[in-house]
This record gives sequence, structure tokens and C-alpha cells, in this order.
Amino acid sequence: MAISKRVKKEQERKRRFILDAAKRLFVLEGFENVSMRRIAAEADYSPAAIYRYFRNKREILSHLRNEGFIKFGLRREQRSDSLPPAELLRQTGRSFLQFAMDNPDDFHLMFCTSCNEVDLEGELAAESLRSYERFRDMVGKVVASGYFGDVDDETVAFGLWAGVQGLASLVTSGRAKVFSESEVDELIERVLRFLRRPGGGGE
Amino acid sequence: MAISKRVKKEQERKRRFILDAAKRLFVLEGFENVSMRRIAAEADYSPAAIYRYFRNKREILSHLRNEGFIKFGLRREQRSDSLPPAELLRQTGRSFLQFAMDNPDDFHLMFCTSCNEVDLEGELAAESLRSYERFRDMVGKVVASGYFGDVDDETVAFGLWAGVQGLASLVTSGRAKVFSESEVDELIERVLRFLRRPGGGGE
Amino acid sequence: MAISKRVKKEQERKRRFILDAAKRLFVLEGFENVSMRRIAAEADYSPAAIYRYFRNKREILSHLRNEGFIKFGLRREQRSDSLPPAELLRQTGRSFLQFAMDNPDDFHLMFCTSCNEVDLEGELAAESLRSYERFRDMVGKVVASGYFGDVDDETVAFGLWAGVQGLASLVTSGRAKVFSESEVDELIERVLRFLRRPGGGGE
Amino acid sequence: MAISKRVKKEQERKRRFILDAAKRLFVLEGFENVSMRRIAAEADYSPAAIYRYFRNKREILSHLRNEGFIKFGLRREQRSDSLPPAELLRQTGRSFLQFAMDNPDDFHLMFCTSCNEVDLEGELAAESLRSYERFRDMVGKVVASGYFGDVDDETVAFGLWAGVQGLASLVTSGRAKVFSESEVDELIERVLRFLRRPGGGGE
DNA sequence: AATGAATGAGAGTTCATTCAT
DNA sequence: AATGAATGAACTCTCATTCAT
Repeated sequence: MAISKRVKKEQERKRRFILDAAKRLFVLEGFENVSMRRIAAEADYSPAAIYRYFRNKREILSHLRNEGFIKFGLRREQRSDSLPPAELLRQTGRSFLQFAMDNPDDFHLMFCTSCNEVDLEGELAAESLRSYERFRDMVGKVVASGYFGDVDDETVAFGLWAGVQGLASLVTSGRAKVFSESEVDELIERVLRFLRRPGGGGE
Repeated sequence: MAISKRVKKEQERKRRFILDAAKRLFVLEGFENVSMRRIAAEADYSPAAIYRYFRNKREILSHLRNEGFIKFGLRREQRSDSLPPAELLRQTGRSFLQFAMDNPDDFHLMFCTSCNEVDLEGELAAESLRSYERFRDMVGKVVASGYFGDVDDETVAFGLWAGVQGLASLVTSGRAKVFSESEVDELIERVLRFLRRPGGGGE
Repeated sequence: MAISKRVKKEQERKRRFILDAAKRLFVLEGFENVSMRRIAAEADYSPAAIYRYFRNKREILSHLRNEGFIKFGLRREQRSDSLPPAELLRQTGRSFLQFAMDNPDDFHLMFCTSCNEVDLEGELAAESLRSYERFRDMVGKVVASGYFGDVDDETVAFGLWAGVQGLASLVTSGRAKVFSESEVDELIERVLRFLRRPGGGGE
Repeated sequence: MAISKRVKKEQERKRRFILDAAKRLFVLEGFENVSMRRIAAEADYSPAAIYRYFRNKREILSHLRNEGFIKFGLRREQRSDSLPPAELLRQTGRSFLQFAMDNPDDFHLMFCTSCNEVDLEGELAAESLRSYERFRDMVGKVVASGYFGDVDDETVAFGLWAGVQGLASLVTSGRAKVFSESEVDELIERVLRFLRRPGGGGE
């Protein structure tokens, strides 16, 4: 038992090693520009060895993205859904920004990776889909509350999505590492102000 | 003379054809996923023929991007630099948004193309660098005017840059095609409000 | 015109060269044991060059087989279908044996190549299917004539098929090259006697 | 002692399991198309475990073929060599056909496997060589008896060999499973008639 | 006895690019 | 000006096989 456990841990450690090597390269050079050979070299393995741990190159990316979304999901688990909409948005925004700053590489893979390179189906896409559902749910609630004024879900969703992309570009450029807590809060307030229509209801 | 002129025009027409074919494919599938063969096929040429017009694949991208920046620059040439800062921003923003909506493909290549795929030096990068300089100049002027309050150039520059990326994602997703003129104006006002600090000076 | 004709001929010559190289190797070592690299080497080409002429490895085999069946079909074109059944069989048998002796490599690829390795659909399989249809037609006619006695099509078809396989093994072993014309005729008579049931009708 | 015996039996049981798994796959898909991994999976072993029982993939095939020839040899051990030639042929033919019908998989591996895939030397080829010797002996005797008329050994040997290949193709196609005893006898008579020359002596 | 881990070799295939014509 | 032909390098991925445990 103890032995098998240690073996499994060792196995997991090696998977991690490969995943980390791949993550570094993917972020630095882009999925298409990274070959299995280079991942193998970066992880000090033979190319063939990688295939003991992952079915193929796409699966490595899928794993990395899935891990990112799981990591992200854990942070938000404790959030109470009963908060007033503005507070819900603030809290979500805060955790989102914090996550981006703490995990710029995960963030990059989660939000900068184009659809061509990503498996949108299968077990490993599940967490990203769930994440998207949560996001749409939240948008729906806040819009329903009238907080943003007379506006449809989709507009808000796209506005926030654009914000995510903008943020992603800052994170990728290395700029977003330096936001202090108060800067984060201010940024969120600005985003809220940005999205609210004149006639939007109070909190 | 007249003949050579016609020949040159014909030559230019063919370059155009290749560039347009490449643009379509790059936007649709991403630089890495488009082969020279496919560009050639799309342009009804042999792969080898492309090389009479462009040194290599990267150069095609560089040309496209350069053209985009030139096209973009022309629009703004007539702008008077003596406008008050807020108005300068508004006008720039308007032309920028309009450009994005009118030329989504150019816009995509100009602002969604990752550094790995782009020549950052050389003649063909010049226009993009000039564009960036103008942008920084404008930011410098507006910041100097105190319009945004007590804030450094870089912060505003990065904020606007993030906005560009956000916009790019909307353009790419096809969402940004539908903005009406009044929506554009409203969006700009929001961006200004977004960027201004509480103590920012009036116009 | 003349030039383009010469060019096409040259092209065809090179295709031939590759096909012949592949044929030699396939017959000698078996489809699975021959790599594209080896075909290329045998034909004094780079591996990539092969792909200018053939889509992939299977297609080379398909071409070779198709050519074999076409070559085979040409031989039998002049045969008159109105012959009495026994004569029809004799003539077919003769041309078949002759073909096998004259073209042992084609024969090997046509009748010794397992289904796993062969495209059974598509244009390049057409000739083999037609060949099979003709064969079944002939069997049908001869059986209907009562020549073989009270026996169903399938039994005769399988019997002849088994004969083909047996012959193929002789051809492959190099033994069948030595049959003289009279030996061929005798062999055919024996096959007919072999297949006829006691109560079979006369010619 | 008793323990070591049990251990050996267990070992033998596992060898059997691997061999049977390999046999199924080889027959179904062809030697080249079956990987050690798949044999291992089919036998519920790890790939590496196979190598404790067999030196390599070829050796598995050699073992299977050898077993086939041994099984085949056992059947014929009791045959009396003093029979008249025709009767000897009949008996051999009968046991041969029966073997093919009872053990189509063994039969397939024994007679459909191409030379490239087979070890023709070494201990494991011994039984097949012995089988071939017996066969040649028998042919020699029968030819010497004048039964087939004025014909040399090799011609008869090759004729029968071609018959074996033909039969093999029927067995492989699943057609030969249905021969009744009387059909077997009739088939043998036909083969004898097929091989006899007009001037062949009586029994 | 059995296996997980690992690898070198090589498979088929595609690519950007060059060059003689 | 344009292309057909050609290639070296690289790709993803699979294989039979070995070895420490």
C-alpha cells in the first residue's frame, strides 16, 4: 500500500514535470510552435516517453487548461450566491483578477488559447464549460436585478468578455503583476461604472 | 514606359491577390495553421510563385500588418493635433472603432497576432512602430494635460491597450460589427470615464 | 504542345519508376515491410518527392493493383462471350495462366495481397471489382449451362478461387514460369475435370 | 518437487494464454498488423511480461507454427507407411483436410504465413521442416510407384503444394468448415484424378 | 514473476523553401 | 513571370524491446 502510494506519487510528480515544461513552452511560444520533441527535451525525457503520460499534444494542452479552470473554480467555491449583484460582481472580479495575477501562465492558457487548438468536448473540457456556465449564470442574475439598467444578458457578457481579453493581454505582457489590492478594487469599480447604463438601479 | 507601368500594375494586382488570399486564411485559421501551399491554392498560384513576391511566409504577414497600419494611419492624417485632449481622445477612439468595424480582418491581424509570429524589426514593422509612437505621443499629451488626473503615461497606455485587445476580441467574435454611431460615442465616453481618476481635470 | 507532351511523358516515366520500385519491394518483402523511405531510396528520390506523385503508401499499392487488373482485362477483351461454356472456361483459364506467367509480380499483388492492405473502394479499386464481376458472370453462365452438373455458383466460384490461390503460390515460388503451352492446356483440362461432377453435361 | 511442478504448470498455462491470444490476433489481422502491446493486452499482461516467455515477436509466431506442425504430426503418427500409394495419399489427404477444418487457425498460420515473417532456421522451424520432409518422402514413394505416371517428384510436390494453398484460402475464407465426410472423400478423389497422368498405373 | 518506465529507431506525412526550366 | 520538381528538416506518433525494481 505504502509502496504503491509512493509509486503513484512519483508518477504524478513526473506528469507534473511534463505538464509544467509544456506550460512554460506553450505560454512562451504558443501551442503551434512547440513540438513534442521540445516538450520532451524541456522535461528531460525522450519524445516517446511523453506518450506514456498523455495521449497526444492536444491532450497536454487540455490537461493544462482543465487544471487552470479547476484551480480557478476552487477559489470561488466559498462565494455566497446570495450576495447583492454588485457585491457578487465585485467579489467575482476580485477573485478573477487575483487569480490572473497569481497564475499568469494558467490564465494565459485559459483565455488566450484559440479555439483551433482546444478540445471543446470531452472530459477535459468540462471544467471550462462549467466555468462558462457559472459566468453566464452570474451575468443573468445581475442583469435581472436591473443593476446595469436596461440591457440584455449578452451585451453584458460580451462586455465582460472583452474585459477578460484586455486583462489577459496585460497579464501576458507582464504588466498586470503589479496591481496592488487597492488598485484591483479601483479597477473593479471602474469596470462596474463602465458597464452601468445611466438608468441602472442602485445596489 | 507605358508598358512597364502596365506591367508594374499587373504585378501589383497579383501581389494584392496573394495578400488578400493570405489575409483571409490567416484571419480564419491563424498564421501557424496556414501553409504556403494553401495560400498559393487560395490565390490560384503555385507555391513557388509566391516567392517571387514575398521572401517567405512571415513576410506576407508583415506586409499585411504593415498595410493595416498604413490604412489606419491615413484615416487619422487629417486630424488636428491642436484639439483639446478629451476631444483628441474622442476623435482617435472614434476613428479607431470605425476602422475596426470597417476592416475587421486588418484589425485582427494588427492586434491579435502574437509576437512570435511577427517581425518586430525591419522596414515592414516601421508603420506599426510609428503607429505605436503616435499613440504614445497622444497619451503623453493627454496625460500631461492632467485630464486623467494624477497618473503616469504608462498606466493610461496600458489601459487603452487592454481596451484595444478587448475590442479586438469582440471584433474577432463578430460582435463588434453592429455598433451604431451613437453606440460608438457612448462606448468612448465610457472608456474615458473608465480611465479618468476622480481628481481628473475638466476638458 | 510538343513540349507539354514531352513533359507529361517525362512525368509519366517518373511515376512508372516509382511504381516499379514499389512493385519490386512489395512483392519481395510484403506491403507492411516496405517503408516510403525505402521506396524513395529504391527509386532514387527523397521520401517527400514520392508524395508529388501519390497521395500515400496505400495509393501506390492501389495503383499497382489497378494497373494489374487493367493489364489483365485488356488481354481478355477480345474473347467472345458466345462460346460454349467449356470453351469459355478454357480460354479464360489460358489467358489467366498466361498472364500469371508473363506478369508474376502483378499477379502476386493482385491475388496475394490481403484485404487489410487494400483499398476496396474508390476509383482505383474499380477495375478489380469489375474483374470480379466478370468472373462471377462467367461462373454463373457456366453453372447455368449445367456443365458442372448439379452445383451452385458459389461452390464453383470458390473452387476456382482456391485454384487461383494455389496458382499464385506457384507463381510466387517461381515455379510457374516454366509451364509450356501444352502443359497449360493439360492443366486446364485437369481443372475442368476436377470441378465437374459425375452427372455434368457435355460441352 | 510437487510445488515446482505446479509452478511449471502455471507457467505453461500462461505461455498458452499468450500464445492463444497471439494466434487469434495473427490470424485475424496478420502478423505485421499486430503489435506486442496488443498481444499483451489481449492476454491481460504487460508488454514486458511477454518477453519472459518469448524472446521476441517472431518467436511467438515460430512457436505457434511449430505447435501447429506438431499437432498435425501427431495425427499422422499412427499411419502405416506400408499402405499402397493411392491409399497412403487418401489417408494423408483425409487427415490433412480434417486437420484444416478442425484447426483453421493453426492451419492459417502454418500455410498462409509468408516467408518474410517466418524463421526458417532454428529449433522452432524443425517440425515444419520435418513435416516437409515427410511430405517429400511420401511424394517420392508414390511417384516411384508409378501411380501418377511419368512425372517427377517436384511436379507432384508443387501440385500438391498449390492444392494446400488453395485449400488454405478456402479455410481462411471460412468456406472449408462445412465439408462433410463424403465431400472430403470426393475432394480427395478429384485431387488424385487431377494429379494423375493418363498413363498412370493402377493402385 | 511481473511491471512501469523508458527509449532508439523508425513509421507516414507535411512543410517552407529552392531551383532549373 | 511562373511552375513543376525536388528536398531537407521537421512533425506527431508507434513500435519492439530493455531494465530497474
